[in-house]
Amino acid sequence: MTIFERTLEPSGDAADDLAALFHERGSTIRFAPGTTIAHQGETAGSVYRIRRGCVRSSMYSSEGERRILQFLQADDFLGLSDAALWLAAQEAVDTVVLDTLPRSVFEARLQFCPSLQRAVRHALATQVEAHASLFALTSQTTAVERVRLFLEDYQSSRTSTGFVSLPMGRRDIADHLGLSMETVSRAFSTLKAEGEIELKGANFFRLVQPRTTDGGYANAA
Amino acid sequence: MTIFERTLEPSGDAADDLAALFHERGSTIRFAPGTTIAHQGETAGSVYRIRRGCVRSSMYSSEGERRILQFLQADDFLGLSDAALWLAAQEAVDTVVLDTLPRSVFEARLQFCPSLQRAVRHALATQVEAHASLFALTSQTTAVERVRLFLEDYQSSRTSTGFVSLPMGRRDIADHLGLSMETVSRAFSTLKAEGEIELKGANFFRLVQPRTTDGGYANAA
DNA sequence: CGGACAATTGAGACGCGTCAAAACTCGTGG
DNA sequence: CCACGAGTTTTGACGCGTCTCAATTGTCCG
Repeated sequence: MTIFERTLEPSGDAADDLAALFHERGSTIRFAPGTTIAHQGETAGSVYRIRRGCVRSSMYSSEGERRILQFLQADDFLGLSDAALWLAAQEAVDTVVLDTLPRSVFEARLQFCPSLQRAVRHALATQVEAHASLFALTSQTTAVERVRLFLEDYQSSRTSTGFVSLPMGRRDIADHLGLSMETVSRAFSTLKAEGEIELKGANFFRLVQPRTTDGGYANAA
Repeated sequence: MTIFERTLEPSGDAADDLAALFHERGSTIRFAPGTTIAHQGETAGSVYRIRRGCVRSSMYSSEGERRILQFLQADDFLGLSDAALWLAAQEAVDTVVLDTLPRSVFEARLQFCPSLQRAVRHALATQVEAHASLFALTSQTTAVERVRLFLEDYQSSRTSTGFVSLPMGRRDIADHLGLSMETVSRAFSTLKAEGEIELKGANFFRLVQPRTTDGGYANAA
């Protein structure tokens, strides 16, 4: 079962306009694995576009517990909300290369460019959908099922044949799915033992079933 | 502990413009308790603004399991995403009165009204924040803690002194928090026994602690 | 080859889900 | 006014899945 059917069309040209703005006015920064791109609660002074690598959006509680809201990849954006502060910390999972733009430049351009506004609306709606997908995933399913759905969803969002790279560690996956690291590890072992996935080391996987065709959170009437 | 600090300022005038559009061009509809305003997966042909009552956004899995993403109240909007289909079903918890607007009218006006665009962006960002809040809530906390945080969050979002009305049932709360109905009921009993809440019937509550002042998911640096 | 860190595996305890029954609420009708 | 019945809420008992703590194995890099 997949998480649920997508409701959003890919918005071609509008996203291109957004990308073009970064290309035209942005500068490039590089972050080492494990470093923080933006701190939770900090003033959001920049907007980012991912060129390379994997970024995790983490929310930390006052007790230090962490919840990972999403894993972002190339062509995803950071900071398109109109919130003054970062809702979540943005952290580099592996080596990350970003285009960055001062917030002021971004907001100024946004005022007079309807296609940019469409792109921002679409990007925010996409984020809402991603969160909904995570809710579906972390609802009433068992641990093994959660991991399996996560891997399916992850694979489908990365254009890749054969083995798929998992740049994040087990702990990251655990904090994403609301499980303990050990339970995630056990789930990987179970899926491997049952022949549902193949592993190459701990960070490359492949689903043996090309696609399970039933439809999770169905949108069909 | 509260869920986390808000990052969004209330956006006064922009939201007013949105409300004004509904007032000017919209019509009013009424829904009886338990009825469905919009079906999941259906084409989203209208935009709504809540005038009165409580609406739940429910996602149904293909197995019929339900997850409630949020409870919406007066002055909240439905359908501002650019998605072609409803991501979740919108259902009336109690008697609900809505302003409604054809999607086409809304989109046309949006093209040429920057303040509307700001309002839409803000509303979507608010939704992202609400989802993040729910993630924080459903992470690693125990069942009693989840319910307590839910009640705190719920009370703080409703302007009300004394007892607060809970229009939704235990099952609704359970499907919102990812718990069983029985566990939610037990949590209510525990909180009552420990003197943390007072109950008037099953649908009115009051937190006895005026405010626990530590800050959950803190945004402070 | 050796050391640090990540991942795996094991054993035990606790919390939540499930099934089941009792208590409560509220509207209806005698 | 009181009795009745349907639906909701509460409480109980039990089994199972996941968390916790702990030890072992595996992996990458110096």
